[in-house]
Order: sequence, then C-alpha cells, then structure tokens
Amino acid sequence: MNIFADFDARIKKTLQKLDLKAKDGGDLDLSRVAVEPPRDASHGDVATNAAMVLAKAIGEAPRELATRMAEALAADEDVACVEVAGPGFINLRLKDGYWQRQLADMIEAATDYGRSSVGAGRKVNLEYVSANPTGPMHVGHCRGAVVGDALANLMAFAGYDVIREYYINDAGAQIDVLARSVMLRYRQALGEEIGEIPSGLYPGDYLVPVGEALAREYGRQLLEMPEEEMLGIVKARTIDAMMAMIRADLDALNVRHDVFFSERSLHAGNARLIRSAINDLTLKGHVYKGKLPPPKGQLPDEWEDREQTLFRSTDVGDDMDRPLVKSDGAFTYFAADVAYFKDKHDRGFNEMIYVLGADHGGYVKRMEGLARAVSGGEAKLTVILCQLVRLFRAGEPVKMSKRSGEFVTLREVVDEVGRDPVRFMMLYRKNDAPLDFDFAKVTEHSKDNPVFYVQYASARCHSVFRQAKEAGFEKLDRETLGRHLEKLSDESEIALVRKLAEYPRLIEAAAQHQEPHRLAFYLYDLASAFHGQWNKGTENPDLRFIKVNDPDLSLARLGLVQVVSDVLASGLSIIGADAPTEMR
RNA sequence: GGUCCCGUAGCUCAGUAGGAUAGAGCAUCAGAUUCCUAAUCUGAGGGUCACUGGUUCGAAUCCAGUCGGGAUCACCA
Repeated sequence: MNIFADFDARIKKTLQKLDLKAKDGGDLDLSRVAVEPPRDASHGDVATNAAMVLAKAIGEAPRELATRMAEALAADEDVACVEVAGPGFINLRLKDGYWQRQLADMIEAATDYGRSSVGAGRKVNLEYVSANPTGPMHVGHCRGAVVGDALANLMAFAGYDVIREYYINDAGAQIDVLARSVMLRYRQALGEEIGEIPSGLYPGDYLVPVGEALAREYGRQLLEMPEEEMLGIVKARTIDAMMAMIRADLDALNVRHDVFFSERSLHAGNARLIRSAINDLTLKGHVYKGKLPPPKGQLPDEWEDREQTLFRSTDVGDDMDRPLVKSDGAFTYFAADVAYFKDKHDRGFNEMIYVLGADHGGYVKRMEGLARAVSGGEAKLTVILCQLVRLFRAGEPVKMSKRSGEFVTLREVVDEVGRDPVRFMMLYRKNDAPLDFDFAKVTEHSKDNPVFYVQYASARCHSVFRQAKEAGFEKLDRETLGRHLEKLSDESEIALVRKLAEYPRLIEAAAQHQEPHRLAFYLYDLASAFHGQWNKGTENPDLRFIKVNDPDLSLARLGLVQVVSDVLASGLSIIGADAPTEMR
C-alpha cells in the first residue's frame, strides 16, 4: 500500500465534499494536485499543494482556501493535526495508530511489500549489454549490464511484463576478422609456427582454446575446404565459444537475459528479414535513393559521392538521412537495426528500452526516428545512456589500452571485488553521471562504503533476531510479531516506520522514471535510519530492540526490525545483491 | 562546426512530477565513549545551485542564450 496514493484519494474525496467551483463555472482540474512527503520531515507526514494549484481557478487566496481545506481534512480519523504553511501548503500529521496499522500490513506482506501494479502488465522490451562477441566482456560493459538488469528487476517488481534481451552482433566485417584470427590459432594448434599476430587481427589469448577445439574436432580438414565453407564453420564455432564466455561472465555478475537475438538471423536466407523490413519502410514512404551531403567540417579522406539507398530519418527527427546499403551491396548495420526493431514490434512490444554506453549518444535520434517510422508513432523507444566508468586503484587511474589488448575484463573486476559491491556501486550514481570506481574503496569494510553499510544493516537485523532467541523469545513468526504494535510509540520508531512506508512509492517512481539508482540511495537512507535507531539503544537502554522485562514491546520492535530486514532484502535483490544474515 | 550529456558545499554526489529555510557522505572543527549493541556516536561551520534572460503564485528543476568540461559526428560494429 502506497500511503501517498491512499491520501491522494482521501484528499480528493474531501475536496469533492467541499463542492469547490471554478469561478468561470468550468470543472476544476485536479491533475496538478500532488500528495507527497514534505521535503522536511518536521513539516509533517503528508503534504499537498492542492490549495496553491486550485486557488487561481477558484478565485480565492491560496492560504484562505488552504485553511478551509485543512478544516475538512482534520475530520479524517487517521489525521492527528493539519497545518497550513508557507504559501499555502497543507501539512498532515498522522496518528501513531495509522503507522502501526501500516507496519502490520508490511509485516504480513513480507517480501511482497513494495510490489506494485503501476506497470499494469505492459509489455516492455529491455535490451542491455549486447556486447560484440569478439572477446571477453571488459569493464566498460559492466555498468550497462548492471543498470539494465536491475532496471528489469525493478520494472518487473512494479508490475511491468519485462523481456530482457541481448542483441548479438554476429554479422559483419568484425566477425570475418574474428574468424581469420581463430584460423591462425587453429593452425597454431596444428603445430604451425604463427609468429606474431598481424595487426588488424584479434591478438587475445582467449582465442587459443577456440583454435585448439577446432583442431581436435576437424584435424586438418578445415585447411582443405573451400574458403567459404571453412569460414562458415569457424565463424559459427567461434561465436558459440565467445557467447559461452560472455554468458559465463554475465552469470558471474548475476545478469540474466531471456532472449539472445542473433543479428545473423536477420541476414539469413538472402537477408529476408532485412529486405522485408526495408520494403515495409519503403511502402510507408521513408526510403529513397539519393546522395548524402558530405559531413561538415573536414572532408573525410575516402569520401565517396555516390547515390545510395537512404532512410529519410530527417523526417522523423534525425539530423541526417541514414544509409541502408553499403557500397559493396551488403546491408548496413543500421538496416539490420531496422529489421530487429520491426521484429520486436511484430512480437507485440510497444515499449522498447535500450541501455547503451554514452559513446552511443549519436545513435539516439536515428533510433527514435526508426521507432516512429516503423511503428507509425505507436511504439515508445527510450534510450538510457550510461556514462563512462573510470577505474582507480588506491586513487590512481587504471590505464587501459585497447590497441595492445590490455584491458581490464569484467570477470577480473568481479573476481577481485565481488559481485555485490560491483552491482551496488554501478547503481550508486545516476546513469548520466560519470562514475569513479575505486577497487580499494569498494571492498573496504567500513561505514564509508555504502555497499558494506547497507549489507551490514541487513546482517544486524538478523543479529537482533539471533539475540532475541538467546534471550528466550521462541515464537517469532509474523503473526506474533504483529500482535503488539500499539506499543511502538517512540518518535524515532515511528520515524523508521515512515521511512519504510516510502518504499512502495519509491519503487513506483523509480520504475516509471527508469532510474534504478534511486533504489540504491533509498536503501542507504534506510540503512542509515536503522543504524541510527540501533545506536540510540547504546545511549538509551530503553530504546533497545530487545527488552527482556517487556516482552510485548520487544515483539513490536522485532516486528519493526523484521520489516527493515524485508525491505533491505527486497531492495537488494532488485539491485541483484545478497542481503547477508551475518558479516564475515 | 553540428548533436547529445554534465556543471549543486573544499572533495564525491543526491535532490523524489515546479514547492516551504537546497541535503548526505568525506574532509575540517568541537565534544562523547570504564558498562551494554563501537568494523564508533553527538554537534558545528561551510552555498551567487556556472552565468544571463524568460515562463508563474513559486525555478537547482521547464524554455532560450552564453561560458566551461565530456562523448560523438558518411559507408565500420
């Protein structure tokens, strides 16, 4: 139950009873009425701007109108007091009994607390990672993988029907280069001296086992085949091997996909699907033959002024029209994108989300244009751009050079710092802000490390329960925990319940705005509130969770701890990290 | 040159649908901690929200422009 939605409904009902009329006789527009937590907790529990938003239409001073509304709202049995503040805010303070009932519901809902139906079962296609199958995933892929995966978890929890998708770029010139690189390793496995890997080929050692496997399976046979046939086999085997490696890496990061979609499948059968998609675009009038103006600024060295098949993306918001066919007659990467998007649309998706690195910022407009053109404007395509991650080791930047093949792999990072810290830290920043990732800080066991801080809160909750058992509390099921909640009356305890009550609204907002980082920040806040409550017990023994001489109060407090633990577990599982029961 | 992202405390960053006196952590400073739940705690100082103009009851937030930083810019994937 989202308490702000609850009071939104109550407040609007009250407004109707007041029978407010617009001065021009028209209907009042309540859509701008917001019911939300006040910025400052000292203002109360629930705030609304209703009077300020409606004052003009009604023709009454905001504060005057607010006062009338406040009187009506004070009649609500759960409202302790109402205040009009500032320019016309109405602040409600709720009775302890309301919060105690909320807590009872949370205890009962257990790990389903926070689950929402705002998504209304809408089908969403979420594509993330989609790293080229030409080598192991490097650390640059990490952020998009985590953001995409966590967003999928989040949206699913908020009631969307999410399909997680990976687009395998297994067509094109890079794959030819990859296959040639493997051929070299194959000959090496057969005992040939291959010397240094020629520049332009992939030098990485990870191709050695692929060559060896081919040698085991085919012996020297591949060398005797026609080039075409041989390359086909090598490509297929290599892509399989690379994808197996990538999947294993993703698995180590706890990143899952439902669909791995092959770009090659679009090119199969004389590119049937691509032709069909382009044909479709042509019928809709988005394709023409023409020349592209050379780019402004300096002219590229090998500029060809030729007539080609173009997608008129400028009609749908792009800066320039995009080629669909290359000079060698093959389809461009973008042409395959058109077919892939059409495939998603044909599969019934009207909401497509792409999680991409910031270096793909230039593709956003053409992708949005493509969505408009293919779906006739009915599909919504959103691109989430993740800024770059900078790696640090004890404050010093970690140098990486793609040319020398000297890059930090995703696997190395996961192995070194652990899956949970990687996932949490990747979400502990807005996606459009650059992120500094310091190995030392991320593994540090101190309160300065947010990962540890949040997980420690979870461990502490479990520790409280362990101690409760030692103190003789045997029956700690949810029914028992919810039995004496009226005993929870300390201001700091009610404050913690309020924090917990924010969770459903936070889930909904984070899912709707597609901002999983909000969850990481919320969990940090919650952990902080819980640690604070724990620390209050050190100063004031009356506030300890377990008070042997007052079992009912102890049970009520354990109920509170239970929900803190539930929400931490729920939130951490969306982030994709464990909620530990103890710290080791 | 075009496009996109960013600019908030000394540093790293939040800022929830345009709301009230702009927040947190680190750092700094001042205290607490014989005992319990210290892989600490309490408190304080610190701001031209890059700049200018606009929209309105009200702008860090929306719009336009300026400055500064980053990404990207035919056919590659």
